[in-house]
Formats: sequence, C-alpha cells, structure tokens
Amino acid sequence: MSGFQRYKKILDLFSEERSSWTVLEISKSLKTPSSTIYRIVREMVTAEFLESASGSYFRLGPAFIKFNRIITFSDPLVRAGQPFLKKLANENPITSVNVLARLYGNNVMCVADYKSPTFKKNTSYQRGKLMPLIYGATSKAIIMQITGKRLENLINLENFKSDEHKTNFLKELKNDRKKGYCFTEGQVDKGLIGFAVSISNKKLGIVASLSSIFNLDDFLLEHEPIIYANLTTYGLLVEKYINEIFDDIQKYHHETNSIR
Amino acid sequence: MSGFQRYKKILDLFSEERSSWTVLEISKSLKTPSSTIYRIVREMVTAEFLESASGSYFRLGPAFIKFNRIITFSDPLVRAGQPFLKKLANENPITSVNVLARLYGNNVMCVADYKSPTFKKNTSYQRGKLMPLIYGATSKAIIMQITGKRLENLINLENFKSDEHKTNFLKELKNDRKKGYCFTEGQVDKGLIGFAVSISNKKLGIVASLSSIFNLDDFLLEHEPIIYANLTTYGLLVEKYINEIFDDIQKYHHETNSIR
DNA sequence: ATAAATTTCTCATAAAATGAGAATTATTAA
DNA sequence: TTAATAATTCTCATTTTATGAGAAATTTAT
Repeated sequence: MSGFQRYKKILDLFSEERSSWTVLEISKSLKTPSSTIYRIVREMVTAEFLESASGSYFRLGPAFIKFNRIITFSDPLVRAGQPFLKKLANENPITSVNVLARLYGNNVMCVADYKSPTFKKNTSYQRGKLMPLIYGATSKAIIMQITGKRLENLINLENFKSDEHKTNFLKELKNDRKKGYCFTEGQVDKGLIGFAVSISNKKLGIVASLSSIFNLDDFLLEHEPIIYANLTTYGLLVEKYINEIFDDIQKYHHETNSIR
Repeated sequence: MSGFQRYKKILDLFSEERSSWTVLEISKSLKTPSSTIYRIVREMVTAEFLESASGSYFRLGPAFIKFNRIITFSDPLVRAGQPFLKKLANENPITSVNVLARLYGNNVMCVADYKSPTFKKNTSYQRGKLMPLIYGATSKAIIMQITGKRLENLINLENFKSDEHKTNFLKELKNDRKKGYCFTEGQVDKGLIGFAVSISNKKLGIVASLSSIFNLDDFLLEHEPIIYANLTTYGLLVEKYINEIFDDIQKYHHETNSIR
C-alpha cells in the first residue's frame, strides 16, 4: 500500500450499507496493523475526510460535502444541465425522472437528477450513483459516442451474459448512433423505460447523456415524438450552455494568467 | 509536505471561483517541482479524486460525488432531517429557506437545505457551504450548545470586531441557551432573518441546528409563535429519528460483528 | 512538418511510513 | 470511586517510498 492508495483503500470501505468503521475493523479488513491505521485515520480526520462518530467509529467527513458543492457549482456539465432538468420534467407528457449522466473513467455516473414530484417509484437514477455501463438508455447514449479501441476496452471490462448478448449490444449501439437517440425497457429498474440523447463537449472532455425515465404503465405510443423532441431540444441547449461556460472559463484563465 | 497533506494541499486549491488548474499552476502555487506534482496528480486521477479536463487542466473528480452520495444516504443527521425540511417549509406562514447545519471541526456547515419554490433571493444557506461561526441564527443555535474550554477555543479562532462585540456575543449566547432558540437579523445575508433551534445527539457526536430563514419584508410579528412552534416540533422529531437511526446502526454492527 | 508544451521516466538521495510493543488516555462496569 | 478493559498515541530501528533534476517521450499547436 503506498501513496494515495493508502488513503483510498480506507475510504473505499465506506458505503451506504456500512457507513461507520472502527480502526480495528479497518485494520482487520485491510490486514494492516492497527497502529498504522490509527496514524492514517488521524491524518484523515485532521483533513476532514473522516470524522470520528460515537463509540470508536469513524465516518466519512465533511470534506466530501464541501468538494461536492464546489463541483456542483463549477462543473460545466452540471452547471449547464441542472437548470434544464426541471423544465424537461415539466414539459414531458407524463411523470418522469430526468437525468444527466457522464462517463467517468470506466463508469457511467449520474451527476444531476430531477424527479417529478408525482413520480412515485424509487429509481436507481440519483446523483452520485454509478450506473451499469451496458444497461439502460442513459448509459447507451453515452457509450454510443465511443468508438474503436476505447470502446473495445470498455466493453471488455463488462460481463456479458453470452457472446450473442455482446454482439447484439454492439449492433444496437450502431443503430442508436444512426438514429441519434436510445430507448430501453426495464434494463435498470423493472417497470421503467428510458429515453436518452447524447451530450458531448470535446474541448472539455465531456462524454455524457440526457435522459428521461418513465413508468411503463403511464406510457402511450403517442407520447414518443414529444419525448424525443424534448430531449433533443434540451440536449442541444445543454451543449450550447456548456460551450458558453467553456468560453467563460477560458476568459477567466486568460485574465488570471495575464495578471500574474 | 507529507502524508495526506500532500494531497489535501492540491485539492484545497480548487474552489467555486477557480475550479481548474494545470500542473504548472499547481506547481508554482505550492512551490513544488512540477515532476513531483505530475506524479501526485496522476495518482489522484487514477483514484478519481481529480480528472483531466480540456487543455492541460485538471478538475475535481467524481469520487467526491460518489462519497457525497454515500454521506447523504447514510449520515444520521441528513437521513433524519432531510425529509422534514420540505414539511417545515410548507408549514411556515411565509416563504422560507430551511436548513440543517452542524459543527464540523471548527466550522459550521450546512448539510441539507430546502428552499420554498416561491423564495426568490439567493441565500448563503446551501448544502456544503461553510457558515460563519458567530453570525446567523443557524450557527448560534449550534455554538450555544458548547461550553467551557471547547467554547473558548472555538471563540478564540474568530475575529471579533472588538472586545465589546465578543462580550455581547457571549451574553446573547447565554440568553439564547435559556430561551432554547435563536433569532438574528441580516447577519449573514442582508434583508433576511433567521430563527433556529438546537439539535444534538451525544452518542453520535452530533452538534447541529435546524433553522428557517425568511425575507424581512415578508415577516410580521404574528408569525413568530408559529415559526417557533414549527421549529421546536420538527427539531424534536429530527432528534427522535436520529435516535432511531442510531439504534439501527448499533443493531447492524452487532449483527455483522457476531457473524464474523 | 516543426516547434513548443505537456507528461513521463530514471535514479541517486533524502525523507517518510511501517509495525511491534510500551505507554498513555478514555470508557465501562463493579 | 476503583479496577479492568478498550482505545489511542508514542517510540524507534528498519524498510519503503517520495523527491527532484534533467533527459526522454509524447501530445498539442503552429
């Protein structure tokens, strides 16, 4: 264990299911002497990446809330897209969950979501949640932007049920790429359907998607054109705003650099 | 620079105002050779605490979104209080921002907020935001729970305008402690007033507050009793739920320990 | 295609992390 | 309160890792 890994390994123990750990538990889990873990944990508490809770338990610290906030208020994709999610929800013909997701390393992560107040079911689409790479329209509208070697690498990390499954997936991807949008049914959550369009910005290295998720029960065929129209319109708007934000950032850096 | 500090110092450069940095900029700013920074940044990108953006810029990475999510879904205070903020907003006689904040190290941080849809002004009360320790009802309802040496230490970190200011603050604190709630006017944002009650849980080491912020212009004296009644009721409810969550956690750890 | 900027690599040296166990401090129970 | 136990910090010799200067390679811009 060395470098940042030393700290990362500890943080990675914390999850929704298990959000507090004692030093001894960490020590056992990582097979590392407790005197070492005590030292490391103390460091991380000082840095506010962990905080000591009751008993001798430790929890994730406030640093994550702080930095998350900075991202929310400065990430180009979130800044550009967040305000449109609610509008999209309001203009959709039926109650929906609307999601901005992007490729982060080898994962798709939801970075912003807005659920209509009337949407009842709990969904897997929530900010911060990692999504499966090969299931759901949200992810497909992201993967379909990737080609060549990069696509191959990503795909190879996934567990397909069979070779046929894989071939089919790639075929669908090609089709979706032509159509410019994705549709899936029940791939992530039972009883839900998803529609998605791609969002990207080369200069900022953003590979993302905008999607609307509906209850299958609410859905009628006549809704489809409106849904696609909405997604396409807002998708383009988001891209436009990302560009504007990019220009702002450029300008800002230019200024601060010339001042220096 | 050693240990976690090495990484923390880099992360601390990132802010809402300046959310992307090049290695060279970091290197200059921290007065550390760029070959060293390149190595460290690479590590952090691998760990998803940073991500490379356009040009040669780096941004905060997805790890923060992920861990923030884990906190949101597992932090006892957030879990217990979040669902009540909207209810509180709906029951308040006038449009409001409702806030859960807690003491984190030597800072007060907002950990959840709900703004009535009709509330127009932008406020400083947003999840993840660090609040001034000695201004605003939100913070006072937190500080007033602290006594003795700990209070002295906290207070000594603050810049009071004068000795009188400090004495007054401590006097007010005593008063508020007796009354059981706090009120301030325009201390954090001009034109806004705040009401707050304390929330705490010794076993979990939580020192927090629940507060409602209103436009001064909307406020009438007759609203006051309702506001206090709401805050008190919901404050107690939140504490009750924190206790229940605590019991759940205890039970969970008991189970996982005995299985092991 | 060339120049410039960015990033990685190498390696000797300096610095820091490690872990066993002792010492101290908190917590719990009698 | 006291005794017992658990949690945390400390110490230090040893091992491991980080450092930084500059060369080399790669990427990006002209």
